[in-house]
Amino acid sequence: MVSASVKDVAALAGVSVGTVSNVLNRPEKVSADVTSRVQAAIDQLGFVRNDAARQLRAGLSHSIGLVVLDAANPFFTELARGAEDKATAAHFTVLVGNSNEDAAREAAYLDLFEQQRVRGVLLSPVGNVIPRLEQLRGRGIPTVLVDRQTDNLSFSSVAVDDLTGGEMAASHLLSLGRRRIAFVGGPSSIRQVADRLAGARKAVQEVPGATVEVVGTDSLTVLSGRAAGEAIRLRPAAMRPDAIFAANDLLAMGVLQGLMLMGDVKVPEEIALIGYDDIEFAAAAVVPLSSIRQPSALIGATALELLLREADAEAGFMPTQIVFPPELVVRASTTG
Amino acid sequence: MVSASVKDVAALAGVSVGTVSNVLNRPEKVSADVTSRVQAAIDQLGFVRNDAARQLRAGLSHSIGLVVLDAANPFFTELARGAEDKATAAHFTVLVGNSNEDAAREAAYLDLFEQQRVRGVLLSPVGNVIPRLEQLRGRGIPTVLVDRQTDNLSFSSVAVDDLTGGEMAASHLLSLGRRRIAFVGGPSSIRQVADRLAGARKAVQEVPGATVEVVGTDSLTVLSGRAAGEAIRLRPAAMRPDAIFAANDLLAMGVLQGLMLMGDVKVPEEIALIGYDDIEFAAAAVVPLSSIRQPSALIGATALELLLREADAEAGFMPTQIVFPPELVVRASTTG
DNA sequence: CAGCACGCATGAAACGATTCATTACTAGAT
DNA sequence: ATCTAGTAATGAATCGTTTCATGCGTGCTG
Repeated sequence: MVSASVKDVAALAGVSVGTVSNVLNRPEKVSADVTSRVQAAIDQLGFVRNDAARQLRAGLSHSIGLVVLDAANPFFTELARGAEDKATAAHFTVLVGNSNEDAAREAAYLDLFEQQRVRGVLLSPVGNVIPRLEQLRGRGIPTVLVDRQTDNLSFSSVAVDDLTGGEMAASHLLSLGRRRIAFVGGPSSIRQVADRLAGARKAVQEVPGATVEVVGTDSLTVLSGRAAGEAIRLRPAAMRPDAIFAANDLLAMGVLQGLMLMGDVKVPEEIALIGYDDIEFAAAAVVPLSSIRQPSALIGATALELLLREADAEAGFMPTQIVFPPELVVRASTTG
Repeated sequence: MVSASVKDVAALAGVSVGTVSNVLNRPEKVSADVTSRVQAAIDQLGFVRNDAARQLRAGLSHSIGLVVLDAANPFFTELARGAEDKATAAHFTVLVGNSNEDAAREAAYLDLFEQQRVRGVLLSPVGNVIPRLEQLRGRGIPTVLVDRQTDNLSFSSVAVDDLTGGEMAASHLLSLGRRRIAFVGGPSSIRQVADRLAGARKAVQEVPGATVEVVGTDSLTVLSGRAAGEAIRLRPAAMRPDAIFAANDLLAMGVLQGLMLMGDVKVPEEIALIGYDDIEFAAAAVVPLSSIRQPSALIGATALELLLREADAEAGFMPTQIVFPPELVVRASTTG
């Protein structure tokens, strides 16, 4: 026998199993001497509650699942921290899954979470999962989308207005007199990428002579950014953009490395660069990075709150969309 | 009824529950037409296995717990990724807990993991948890220590030789002619911090006239680093060290920001700076950061492998200590 | 003193999947 | 016709906890 059960504790303390359970869950219902006898037995046997059994009985768990696009991205670690803090306060546990921008891994995590009977799911989606989420909801597992504005208003979501954010970034570049803007980012199936680009396009359309070129990437990582940056550096100078808007800060930092590798291209003199997220490292970059700040921890915390409220609601919960405003942070990479 | 059970499936398919279970777990034992009837019932009811029930019956889970010092530190995200990849391949799930360098949170996660009956624990310890780990082991839950060399040889561990790493960092600074070295790091209760400092001291002792000053920090974060950097910047120039060894890269990046805030202090001319971990952002810092590289993902993967082997061993498993060598990476922050 | 309420403790039932000893049936051998 | 071997399906027992209807005893009220 690896570990002791309530039955063992009950036997040793000379009481019934129901009483042991009462000591554990409703101490006020149990007399003092029985409580102490049971406690002694628990200590002596090293009894530890079996969560699986509790959960089976209870029917639902005290976990909520969180699927992020990239666990290495400080934006998401911050978001997760915000969610975890709120969860801990409510006696919940957060299970974090990393989809790595891969729809198959995302699906696998949703399956896992469903088998675990999580109380709800926080999701930063890749691709179109709405049908699956509707299915989950039908089975009693609500979802709150994070960092994404839904067009489907039947789901709650907490996001930053990426359209406006993209617009702010591009407007900033345009206000500096830059006209040939390159948008570095991808894959475009990721909503945040598409929205930020759309915002940029909107800003550019209002300025005659301004253009946007899209430089696609496979993922939103430093490595992808570096590749894109190098590609741009290797162009004849006349073919280079005079400003780059990267879909997030990881990409931007990679772009920075790619551009400056040989000291060829000067940022911001030749090319102004702005990122997105304002991660902690952005301020510490070779050339401190201008960026669009998102309240990451707050997004996580708010989403978790919404989720718990939705999970507790008996029925007919009103889905809520919360959108935080983005904020422009100007640093040396756009104003040398 | 929120979700269907095997019983419902069995009833609909007109077979016994045992048969449904067989379809799920030993398809080869079941005739083709029964299998298809059961499958149809599963699909129709949207049946999803209840993990809690399986686990209760099985006695042990398919999860392993991982507790890291700081989930926002890229070193640990990398380590976690390494562990997760290996775990996924072995059909295990990794539950990640963030102790935040806080012994109480660490203890809480260990309690949680024990209640979940995890198969084993990967731990980057804060403070002295050995007694607790021995208790866990007594209850069938093995632990592998990561990023830490144990003095207690009864536990397996995977680590980088921090003593040597510290020595390498300091030797590098000394070889550049620097003599007044400041070690920025803390709390010293964290083994990695203590070891890296001890290594630095060792190197310094061999060079006449060289000294080490310790500048303590509360945590190993960018913020703490910035505070330490500012404190040093605000000293009269003569009182400043001519080199700084930061206990990790986050601190080093903070120190860099703190020193350069007013453009006062030049790195590396006035103060050479080296960090530890070689996180992805180190190369992209204002002044690209020299550092001591650790194979983070490999550490995580190796630790997980060791853990699974230990968990499967019936008894009398030989604890193994694996130590990877650190590697010096020289960049502009020490050789302008 | 009957009747009642109250405080504590009891123990069987339930949660859902898995296992395994048992049964049912078929086909082939004698 | 009888026996054996083998395949397929069965269903009760099990894991550990919680819940809840029930029982027991004590003391209070009318």
